[in-house]
Amino acid sequence: MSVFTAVADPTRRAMLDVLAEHSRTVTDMVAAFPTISQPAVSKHLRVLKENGLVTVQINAQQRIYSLQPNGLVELDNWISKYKLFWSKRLDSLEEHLSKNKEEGGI
Amino acid sequence: MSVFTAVADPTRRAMLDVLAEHSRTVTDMVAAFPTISQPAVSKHLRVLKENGLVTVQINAQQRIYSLQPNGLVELDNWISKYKLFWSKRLDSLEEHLSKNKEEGGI
DNA sequence: AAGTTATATAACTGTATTATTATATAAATA
DNA sequence: TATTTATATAATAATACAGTTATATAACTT
Repeated sequence: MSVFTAVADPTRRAMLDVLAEHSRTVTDMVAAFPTISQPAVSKHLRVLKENGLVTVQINAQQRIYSLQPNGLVELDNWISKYKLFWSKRLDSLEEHLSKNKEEGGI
Repeated sequence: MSVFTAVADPTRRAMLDVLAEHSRTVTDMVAAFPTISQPAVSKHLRVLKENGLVTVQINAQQRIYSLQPNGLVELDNWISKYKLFWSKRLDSLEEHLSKNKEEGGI
């Protein structure tokens, strides 16, 4: 699975948001996501870890998950490729952005 | 489906790469992706369109697909949120980047 | 040592995604 | 007008994904 797939899941993106506040244990994360089970939380955290989006520190039985930039850097590098494209046609970018605002987006 | 899901598929990312060179018709795209069928190409293009990643121009029976920045801007905005986080800990970002290079990434 | 706490993994299920083949639609051409 | 060209959609099958419950593992506490 790629980092693209990792951030494609809305729950995982929400998890990154929570971890951006501060590092948390699995138990903390389970509390922060009451609609899903503990195993589901653990599996999401595993995916985030496998894609360089979080790191884990061990403290006794606890695992402390922290946001890690690696995976996000990979995503950013990918987008940067297209920013070059945008800069070539900045005028139409402006046009698209304002049009999108009117349409209400996604 | 979100723009995150749209770019999660490797074939669709490859399609964006091809369209970044220049706009193409569906037939062009089918030729560029010989391992998948025409309907598969059409469906991928539809997803890209629905998520603001491409636009279509009609020319007789042909549909000319072009790269559009909208969706990528949405992605970039999302990542920007985390860049703030990174800037708070730029030192560890540097460390992570060099470590990632050694590991060979994904 | 026995029980509790914290987390991960296994087995499984339902749903979503991606692909295929067949077919529909629409415009150009002979 | 009949045929060809270009593309989209429908029906369907295979695979991937996210969730569940049950259970294993490891460390702390009593």
